[in-house]
Amino acid sequence: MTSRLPSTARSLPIALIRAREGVMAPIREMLSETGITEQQWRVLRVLSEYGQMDTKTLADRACLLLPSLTRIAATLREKGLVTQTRDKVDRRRQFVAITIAGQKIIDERAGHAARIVDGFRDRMGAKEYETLLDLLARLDPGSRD
Amino acid sequence: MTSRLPSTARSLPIALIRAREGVMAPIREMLSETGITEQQWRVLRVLSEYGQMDTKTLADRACLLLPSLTRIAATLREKGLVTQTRDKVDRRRQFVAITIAGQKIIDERAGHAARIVDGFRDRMGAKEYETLLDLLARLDPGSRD
DNA sequence: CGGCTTTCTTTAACATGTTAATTGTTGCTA
DNA sequence: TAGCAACAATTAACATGTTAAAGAAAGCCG
Repeated sequence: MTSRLPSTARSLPIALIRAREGVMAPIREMLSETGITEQQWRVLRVLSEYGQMDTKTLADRACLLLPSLTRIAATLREKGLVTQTRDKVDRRRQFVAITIAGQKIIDERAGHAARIVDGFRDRMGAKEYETLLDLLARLDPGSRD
Repeated sequence: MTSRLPSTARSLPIALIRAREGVMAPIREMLSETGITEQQWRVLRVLSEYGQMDTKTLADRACLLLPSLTRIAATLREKGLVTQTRDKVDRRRQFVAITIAGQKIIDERAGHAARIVDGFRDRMGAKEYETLLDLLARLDPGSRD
């Protein structure tokens, strides 16, 4: 019945890419002043919010694959923004924590970032913004739909 | 008033990433049998839908940056799935067109891809699915909101 | 015509995405 | 306890994302 592919102009995957680009453009612009990338920002934000955690949990919360996180964590460590320590009980595991310098980057930019996000929500309307977040969550198998 | 950053668990950029991952996972699995990537599939789909076009238009419709498209088009040409021709009037421009072999890949998989997309729409509900597409479009500056 | 600007495309350099294979550890169990 | 499955993390290889710079061609304009 509905077995034809939708026009690419009405394709869900493409709509998700375009929406993400629209949202990230001003955030990336904000981050360009800091010398860190969007993904590095996400890692720092998660560490700032939840505190120290193991690599796997960090990857899940920052929405990164482990190979990417391996490289990103190494970069952040070289920049002095995070520390990495082995778990003494289970030496396979590793803990990552944000440093003072890393926290400083978050603190200095959180207000600006929040204003950007608020701008989207205000333009869209708070109610519809919440609707959007709920609908997006239903596409994420991780939120057990 | 609302000037704090939302928890990463309720962050719009992260919600968009997770949603995209949820949608793309089964599509990528489908594509793994074909030996082409998600982006290459998008390029072929656009060419199949609209016919031959110049590089810039193709990049816009397939949601790719020009440097990425340069590499992807070269790969697809080597695979014999597209052709590239110079515009004889304006020799800066280039036209890309899908080949028979490229069209064959689309034709063989369009049904499967459509069923995957339909699955999402049916689970979510047709009405809410349309709502989602509309809300996503409002985040895209290209759709002049 | 000659120089300047603009436009289309590519190249370069680095960061990340993606899958598969590898390494180092832990834990189970015969 | 030796052997093996399971697990955390990394490495490898290739594709793409992202920004800046470079090439090549067209258009403008004195």
